[in-house]
Amino acid sequence: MNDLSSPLHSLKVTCTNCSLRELCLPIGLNRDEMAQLDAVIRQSRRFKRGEYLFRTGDGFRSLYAVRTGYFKTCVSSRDGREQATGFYMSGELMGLDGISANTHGCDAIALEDSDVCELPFSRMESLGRDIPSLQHHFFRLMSREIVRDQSVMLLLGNMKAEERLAAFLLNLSQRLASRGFAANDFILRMSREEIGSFLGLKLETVSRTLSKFQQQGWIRVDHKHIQLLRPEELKALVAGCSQANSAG
Amino acid sequence: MNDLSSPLHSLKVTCTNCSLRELCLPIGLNRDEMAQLDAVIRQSRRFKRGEYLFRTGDGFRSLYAVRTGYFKTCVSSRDGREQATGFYMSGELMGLDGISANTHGCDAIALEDSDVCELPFSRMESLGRDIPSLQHHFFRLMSREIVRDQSVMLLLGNMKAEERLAAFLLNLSQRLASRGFAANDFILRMSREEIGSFLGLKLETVSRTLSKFQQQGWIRVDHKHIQLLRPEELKALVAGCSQANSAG
DNA sequence: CGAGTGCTTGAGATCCGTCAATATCAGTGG
DNA sequence: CCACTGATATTGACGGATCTCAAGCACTCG
Repeated sequence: MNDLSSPLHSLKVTCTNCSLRELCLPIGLNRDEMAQLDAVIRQSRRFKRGEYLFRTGDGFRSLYAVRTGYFKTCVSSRDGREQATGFYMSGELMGLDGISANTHGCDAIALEDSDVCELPFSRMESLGRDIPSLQHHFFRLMSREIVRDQSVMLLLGNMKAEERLAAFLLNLSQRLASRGFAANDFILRMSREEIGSFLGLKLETVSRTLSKFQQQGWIRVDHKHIQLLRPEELKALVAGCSQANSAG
Repeated sequence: MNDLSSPLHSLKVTCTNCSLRELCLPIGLNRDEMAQLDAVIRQSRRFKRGEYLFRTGDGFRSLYAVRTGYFKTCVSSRDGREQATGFYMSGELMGLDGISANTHGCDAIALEDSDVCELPFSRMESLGRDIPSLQHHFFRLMSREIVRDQSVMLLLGNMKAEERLAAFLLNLSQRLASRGFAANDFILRMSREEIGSFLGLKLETVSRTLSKFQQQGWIRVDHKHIQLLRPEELKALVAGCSQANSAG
């Protein structure tokens, strides 16, 4: 632990000192266990906006936790149709779909300049055997992804355009709030087209629906800058629908 | 192992002698490991058609593997809308969504008289620590569920009614075939309404689309009895769309 | 045999997608 | 700094896929 000799000491980001400790993998680990985790995790890799973290078909080696920035994941059909399957912000884990076939099942793309921690999966697996609470947390994270996916299915299968968009905005709001950002005033990191791809709508419908919300005085839209003026109205729209999470 | 003394001996179904060995949890375990697994798994519980295996909000204790019969899982919103999230047949695992919050996140309902093996999760978790290949297989199963969910999102977000139904029929066909049943001649276990709930369509649309397929000579529909006459035409419909699995 | 449930089919309504025109923004290079 | 270009967003008009409502049919089960 006392690697003060290294000049890089103060630059090295570890789970132990990461501000995402409470949102990310190390929940519930003690000092010693966290040190073991630190030893396994590869330090941040930077990605520029638009760069691929991994692509469908790439060999699966690692999971990736967002440290800063934003990513999207999407699956696409051969004829070019794309379905965004999630948006990921700090502390959220990507790549869980790759375990099953040892191959990534979707693309992961940086929505802005971002960096991630790489978690080599086989080492995480064996570490899980030594640290039961880590293993359990891992299962919980995978299960949470499944729960999230179920609520996206409810959204795509049952909800109308307005309900989908309201659910989407509220979900972003809640996740930003839990990271200490303003809940009702934020910048969208994705285009209208990407929102539409996630919500099963065309970009024109997304745009129109945002305008409609604005006309009703529920939100303020200034390009990617969104303010929720009457979040309770949005909540009323999705009331009854178990809210759909974008990620985490 | 030699409990021949027990009169129940010949009735007791274990993983070791289960015909689903190759589809279910024990893939890749040796004799000894399988015996340990057998010791943890609770024997079949029977469910009548329409009975709940678990409900949203029930405390999470166990996962359940279908032994015989069929189940569906569904999430529902407070205002009554229901989204079927999957159909499960023999060897497939239900309840993975419950791990994250220690509470089941959906309902699981028998589509006909069925029985399941109960896998107490905390014992599975510790067994996984002793048997790395079991732990790994568990991760793979959870990941497979995530991959499946992603393809359902693609289906719900991007595909038209005909494509959805074609993908659904082909998926059923393939899963039945891998269980040794006829691929092109089978009985639907679910109602039109349940199919619609899964595919994000109304039952009338499901019915109309089946009729259309029949008129084109691609399938034969006799109530719940379905024959695929020209599966290649159905495949052409979903060509380009990575096929969406119902479960497994 | 009768009631009830599930299924099929039709007609009209609605929501959203498509196409198109215009506006605005971000990045580049003069 | 400004003009230019391509990407992104807004808005309108129209059309089409699916939903809604409704009627009738066909099984199932007591």
